[in-house]
Amino acid sequence: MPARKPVSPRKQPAQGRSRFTVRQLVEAAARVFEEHGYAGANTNRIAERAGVSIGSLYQYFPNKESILAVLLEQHTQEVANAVEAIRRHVAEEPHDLVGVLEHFVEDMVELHSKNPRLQHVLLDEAPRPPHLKARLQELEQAAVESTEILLRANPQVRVEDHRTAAYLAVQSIETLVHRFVVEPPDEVSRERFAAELVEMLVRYLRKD
Amino acid sequence: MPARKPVSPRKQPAQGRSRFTVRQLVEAAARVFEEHGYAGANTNRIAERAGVSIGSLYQYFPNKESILAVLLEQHTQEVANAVEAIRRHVAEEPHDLVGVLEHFVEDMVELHSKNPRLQHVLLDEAPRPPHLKARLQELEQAAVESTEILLRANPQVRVEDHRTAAYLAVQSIETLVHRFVVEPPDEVSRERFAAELVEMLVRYLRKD
Amino acid sequence: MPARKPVSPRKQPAQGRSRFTVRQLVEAAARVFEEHGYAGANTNRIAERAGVSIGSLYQYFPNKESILAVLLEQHTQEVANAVEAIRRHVAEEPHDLVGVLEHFVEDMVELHSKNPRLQHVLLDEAPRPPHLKARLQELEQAAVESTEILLRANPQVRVEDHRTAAYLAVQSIETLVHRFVVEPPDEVSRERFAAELVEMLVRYLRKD
Amino acid sequence: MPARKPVSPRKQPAQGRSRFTVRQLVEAAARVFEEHGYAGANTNRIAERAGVSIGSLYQYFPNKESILAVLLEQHTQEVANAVEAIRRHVAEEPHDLVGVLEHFVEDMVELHSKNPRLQHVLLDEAPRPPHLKARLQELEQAAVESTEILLRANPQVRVEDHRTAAYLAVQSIETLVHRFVVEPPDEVSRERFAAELVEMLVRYLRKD
DNA sequence: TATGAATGAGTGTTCATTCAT
DNA sequence: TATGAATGAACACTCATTCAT
Repeated sequence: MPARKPVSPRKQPAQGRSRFTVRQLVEAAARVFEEHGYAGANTNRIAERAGVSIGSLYQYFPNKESILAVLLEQHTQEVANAVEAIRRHVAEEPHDLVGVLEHFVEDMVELHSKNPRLQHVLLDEAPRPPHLKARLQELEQAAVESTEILLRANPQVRVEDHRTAAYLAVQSIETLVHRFVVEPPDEVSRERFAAELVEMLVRYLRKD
Repeated sequence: MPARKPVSPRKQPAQGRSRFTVRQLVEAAARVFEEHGYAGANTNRIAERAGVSIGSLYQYFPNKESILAVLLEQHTQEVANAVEAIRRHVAEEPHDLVGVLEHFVEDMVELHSKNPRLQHVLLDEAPRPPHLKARLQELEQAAVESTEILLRANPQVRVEDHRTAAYLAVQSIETLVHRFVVEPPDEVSRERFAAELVEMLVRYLRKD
Repeated sequence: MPARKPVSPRKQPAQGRSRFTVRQLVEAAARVFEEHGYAGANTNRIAERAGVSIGSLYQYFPNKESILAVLLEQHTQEVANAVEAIRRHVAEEPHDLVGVLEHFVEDMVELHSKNPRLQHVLLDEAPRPPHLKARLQELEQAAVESTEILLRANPQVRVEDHRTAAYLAVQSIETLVHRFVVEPPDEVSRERFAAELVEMLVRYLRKD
Repeated sequence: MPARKPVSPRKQPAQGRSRFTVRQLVEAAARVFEEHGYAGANTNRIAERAGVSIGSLYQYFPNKESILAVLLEQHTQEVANAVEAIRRHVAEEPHDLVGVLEHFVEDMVELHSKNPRLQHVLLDEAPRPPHLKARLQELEQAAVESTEILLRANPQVRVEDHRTAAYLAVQSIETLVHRFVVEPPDEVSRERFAAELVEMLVRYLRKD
């Protein structure tokens, strides 16, 4: 087995100037991946776009993947925040089935709307570093668990297999929102879409 | 704008021998894309895997993309078949809401189960040639239209905006099945998943 | 129409080191084209000959043609200088028919003597980039015009169609010198040749 | 030293069918070299254009160069005919200076007018096989010698160095005609050109 | 610490040529 | 004898990465 590629940044930029350079690089990488896709992006272009020499790029990132990893980490963090928000919402108002679903859908639409093309590159085109792949699965799992708790706490819920229902709900939200944002249909507005998705889930989960 | 890359195969193999070669190549390409992803796949590897010289590959395919295009075309054709089957089912039994949905989900699970990793590469990782992208969108549109007809024909349907509901149903089937197959959850069997997905859609669409 | 190939160098070498590299490459290219002809020359060979990696070659030249273009440009510049010298000579001493012709022939022999084989490759073997082809034709045209002025200004000139005579004179000088240099005859020295060519033109153009 | 490449056709096509195939191939080669230049021509294209399989091409020609050699040989033969015609003209009418020059110029214009682009490829772009290069030089030499005899036989000739004058005359005819045909000037007709060239040579060679 | 020149393994692609059918 | 499928050396060109300055 070959030596695993490092994916974490090379050194912690302590000083202000370096932090600025790193920010520039990450920002530039986002734009370049967005415009050219994973295959079309290359480190020289990223460095150039950042207004920084290629040498500097390699001061802070050990390789191409690690830059992508940073971007993916940012996305992962946002997902984590959304999942955590849901967890808290469930903990605080365990009976608010509709509210939680609305909240979740809203957060996900919000999240995915920012840079759809970049997210497509990050999540679909590029080979994801294993630890981030695992991390995302954990988050998904956490979302499923929160949803499960939500279902269990609600007497009007009709489904019996809470686990499977939670899985289906979470996946629906994630994949449908992702798809909606990447290939937006002609005649369906964002609000209509969100409302309809919630409606679908509620009718699926709840007794009438 | 640069000259578009050709994506159609180069010449029709006349003799039996060459038809075999082409089959070998396509087969090998599927395996290589599957194992290495889009970025990691290269023509030399494909030719080698096919047990054929690199020259032979280029006798039949003008470039790397065109091999992928053939694979994608095969997939597209299978999708087209499934969509056509649904169209016929709707035409013949317009009141069989549940049956149609079951049929559709079953077909899609069947379809996506064959080579999940390859399909991921084909549909997500690789840049899709525009004409196939368009083709797939047309098929999706056709599926939406069949579903719309189905909804319109059924008095027990509760949703009013048939178009949006049909869109949501089709997207749900497509993306959830795709996801289920690419990242199968630990505790949910294929049958459970299919049944639950149908259940979700039926409860969403139908009056109780 | 396919995207035109770029023929201008890729980037300006900033540091001394890279200016040296570029010089090495151009120098090596001249030698390789000279020795192997256009078809036999290849970029790897050029880079190797320059003692430079192939990557460095492509840092400064977008493709094979562009290296040749640089060499051709150098030649074109020298021709331009010669033509300009003639123009000035004519402007300053419009009556010096013999002097101008001698001057022109001398310059052309000088010019073509440097690297006959390379010039053959540059001017005859290789497909010339359109803008340089046009440039060379302009220069030829300019030479014809200067000669025309010269003829018009001289009462001893016997030819009546100045244009055609000028064309013939310029072409004679150019092609005969080129040929003389590429395939030097056994018994005719450079000086004899030059003198005899001038004699031919003078007798053609002037009354006795 | 590597084994010299054979340049003569592989086997004598004795039967009618083969002779036809060879003619087709040579004809096709002429067209392909003409259209694509030396670098752009390839054997597959030639075979295809001839309506013959690539295998058949190699039945009759050992390699790419040998096809070009046949074409060049045809051209050489035509030049040989012209030179021989001049030799005879000089032998029969040694005093007809102007007539011989007119005759020579006419023949050369005729000769070069047929396929200028092909001749450019044959004579300038492509690496000429040594024996044909030698052959052409011999022919040139023969033309120079005939001209020398012509000059020696004519009392009105003013030049003293017959050899050099003959060389210059022959080269003038050859190169100027070649150039005229490859890059025809806008305002000079073929007849004007021929007449003017003869005029130039006559005035150069003859006393007034 | 920043620069950017330099590297070279790797990849897509062509095309002269062979040889089994 | 004709075919055309197959071959693979050769070549143009890219891009992640290094390192002298």
